[in-house]
Parts: sequence; structure tokens; C-alpha cells
Amino acid sequence: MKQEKISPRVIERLTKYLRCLENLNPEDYISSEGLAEKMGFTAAQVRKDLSNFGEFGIRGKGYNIRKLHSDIEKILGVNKTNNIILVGVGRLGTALLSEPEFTKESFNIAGLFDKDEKKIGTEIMGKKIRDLKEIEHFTSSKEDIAMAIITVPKMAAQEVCDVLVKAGIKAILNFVPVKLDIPEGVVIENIDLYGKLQELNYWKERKLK
Amino acid sequence: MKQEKISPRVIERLTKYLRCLENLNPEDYISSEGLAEKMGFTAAQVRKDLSNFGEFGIRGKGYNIRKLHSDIEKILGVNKTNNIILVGVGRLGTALLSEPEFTKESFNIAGLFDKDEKKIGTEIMGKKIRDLKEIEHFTSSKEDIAMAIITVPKMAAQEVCDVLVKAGIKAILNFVPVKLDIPEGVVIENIDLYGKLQELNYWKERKLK
DNA sequence: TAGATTGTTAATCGATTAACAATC
DNA sequence: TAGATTGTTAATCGATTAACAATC
Repeated sequence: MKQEKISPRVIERLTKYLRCLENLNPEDYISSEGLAEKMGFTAAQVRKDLSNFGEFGIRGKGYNIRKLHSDIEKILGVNKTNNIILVGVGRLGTALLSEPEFTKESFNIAGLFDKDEKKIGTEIMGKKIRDLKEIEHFTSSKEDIAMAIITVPKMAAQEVCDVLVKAGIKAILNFVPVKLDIPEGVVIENIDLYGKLQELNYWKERKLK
Repeated sequence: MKQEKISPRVIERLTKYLRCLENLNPEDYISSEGLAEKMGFTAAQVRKDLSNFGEFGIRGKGYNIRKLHSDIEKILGVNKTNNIILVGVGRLGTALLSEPEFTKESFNIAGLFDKDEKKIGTEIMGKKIRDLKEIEHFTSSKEDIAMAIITVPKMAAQEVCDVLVKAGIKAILNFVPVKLDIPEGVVIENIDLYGKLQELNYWKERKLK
């Protein structure tokens, strides 16, 4: 698998290709043209994106859907199960836990953590809620816990983030509307509901985006 | 307010400036350099972004924080209250309703809709849940409902989307992992939790993004 | 072989950054 | 006035698209 400098945009599109391929017959072949049309991209872009990582198609024929799906999964590292811990088991955290997406195999919620003593020790969706303080011990006793989701109140977010970094977490999905300080080598994605609403609000009043 | 062709990237950054300004003393002035540092952007970018919409700074001094905040709010149209309806009052929908962000004035959840007869007629967070079928009547009887949030099951998403479009909704925030077909003139933002996790998973295994 | 479609190189487009005259 | 910092123009960088030789 060749690897130059990859743009985050390319990786984002890869996740979209994956989604699209899931709804197609795995036995079939699809051309870059065909895939592009479904996605609203250009055929050149589809080919360019994929060519960053190797040669997945057959000239004159297109891409085998099963194979392409599996190849993209490998690129993203979601062909295996990746463990995640979730910190902040409030309404939003609980809601995420029960999202059907999480029944898939590529991610596994390996631990739940909260600060609230009333919650600690109880179970939710069959998973035990642990004390925030145990995070470091938890991640060091199990292997391969590199990701975390943060759904705590605004005030607690940076503190929790620091604990996670100290515990060796390498990737954070942050739902809290706060810019978290993280050291080099840790990646973060922010999901900002309110920001997205503001963007939509801008565009709804003009025609084109 | 001048207006050429604005890139979505600019609007996204505008929402981030807003967030950042909220934590600063409104009486103070901040330079593009100072704001850039907080955001992790360049000073040139800050000035360029803002200059798309007018002149908000004072040469030799910088930007007045209260004024800049208020000016960006005006650009985004969030200096007034914008009505939203929420469709799909499941766990995720309920969780979003209780997010502290929604106590702000710029967005107001004007209606809740669901298909489940057990839910219809009951109240949540002091708001009545209505039958999905009433959406069109609801939006046409009240004025100025142009936005919707979709948090329904995957299967129902496109159908709900079509109803919303028919009811005159112009902007949709979609939490369902499905690419929704919308006509020209309607804008959509997708929040794809699972996709973001996949992206993070890719980056966590390499150093730099 | 002829037709189709890939992978890749070159051309274009758009977004970011640098530089600086304008001006508070 | 001198120093600081804007708003804007020009230069650079990166991402998308077009074109086409390679090849199934």
C-alpha cells in the first residue's frame, strides 16, 4: 500500500464510499463513473482518491464491490475491532450507546466512565459504568484501547481530555462545544451540533453553497 | 455587507470565531494575529475571512470583541431566533433537546414530531410531541419554520425528508447515516458519528493529519 | 481484436499565505 | 508623528478535474 501525504478530505470521502458500497450487490462491479454519480463527485476524483492507496480496480471493468469495500476497510483500519471508551454517560452518551451503528463489529465500546457517584457501578446497555478515576488503570490493564468519545458537560471537558491523553488515548471524538488542547500525536474530531446549525442558518437564506 | 461567492469553509470558520469570542472580555480588542493564535489559523486567514463580509476592524487597534461577535452573528443570521422542528423523538432526539446549547436564543425548537402513537400527544422537555402527518399543516400555520433536525431510524429517513421538503423546510440537519436526496434550494448538513470514528481510526495509526 | 475503464500525468481551479499600502 | 494593525492585492500552495496512454 503506497502512502504519500494524504489529505483529510480524502479520508472523509473514503468513509462515504464505504457507506455507498454497503447498499450495493457485493458481486457486482462498479465504474468510477458509476460510483461518482451516486456520490455526487467526479469520476476522476474517485480514481484519484483510491489511487492514493494502491490499485483496486480492473481496467475495462471497474471495481468489484466486495473487494473495494474490503480494501477501503483495510485502509481505514476498520476491518478489525477497535476499542473505544466513552466518558460522560449522560443523555447524549447514553443515546450514542444505543445507536444501531454500534452493533457493527469495527468498533466496540470497551468501557463507560462517569464522575457521578449515583451512576458509578450501575449498568447501561449491559455495560458497567466506572469511576472516571479508574480510566488510566483500565486502559493500562487492557491492551489496545486507543480511542475515546467525550460527552461530558462543558466545564469538565478539558480535564477529562487531559486524563485521557495521560491514559494513552490517541484519538478523541469530542461532542463538547469546546476547543480542547491536545498534545502532538493525539488526533481529535469535533462534532459541533450548534456550529452546524449556524452554518445551515447561513445557507438557508442564500440559494447556493 | 458585500457578498461574492463564499466558500463553505469560510462559514465553518465563522462559527468557530464566534465560539472563541464568547470566552473573551467583550470590552477588549483582539488583533487578527491574536485571534489566529487562539484558533490555530493564520492572521491572514482571519482577516481574509472577515473581509468577505465587510470591514469590522480598526487599523492599528484590532477588532472590538463585542462588535465582532455581534457582526458575525448578523452574518450567520443568528442574531435573531430561528425556529426548528425536530423529527424523531427517540433517544438521540431527546438527548439533543436537552443539550444546554439549546437554551440559547438563536434557535428555538418550535415543534416535535414522531410516528410512534405511544409518543404522540405526550410531552418532553415541556414540548408536545405531534404526529408526523401534521408537519405540513404545522409549518404552514406558523410562519418562519425553515429548519429541521432529523433523528429517525434509517429506514424512515428519506420519507421524512421528502415530507419536510414538501412542508417548505429549507435547511436540514441530518443525524441519520444515509445520503438523503434533496431538491435544489434545500441545504443539508450531515452529522455522521460512525464516519467520524472511521476517520479517527485512520489517523490514530499515523502521526500527522 | 475492439471497447471500456483504469491509473496517472498535466492543466485548471480555488483556497491559503505573504506582502504591503492604507489608515487608525 | 510613529507604531500597530487592518483590508486587499499578488504569490504560493494544494486539491480537483481533464486528458490520455496503459491494459483488462
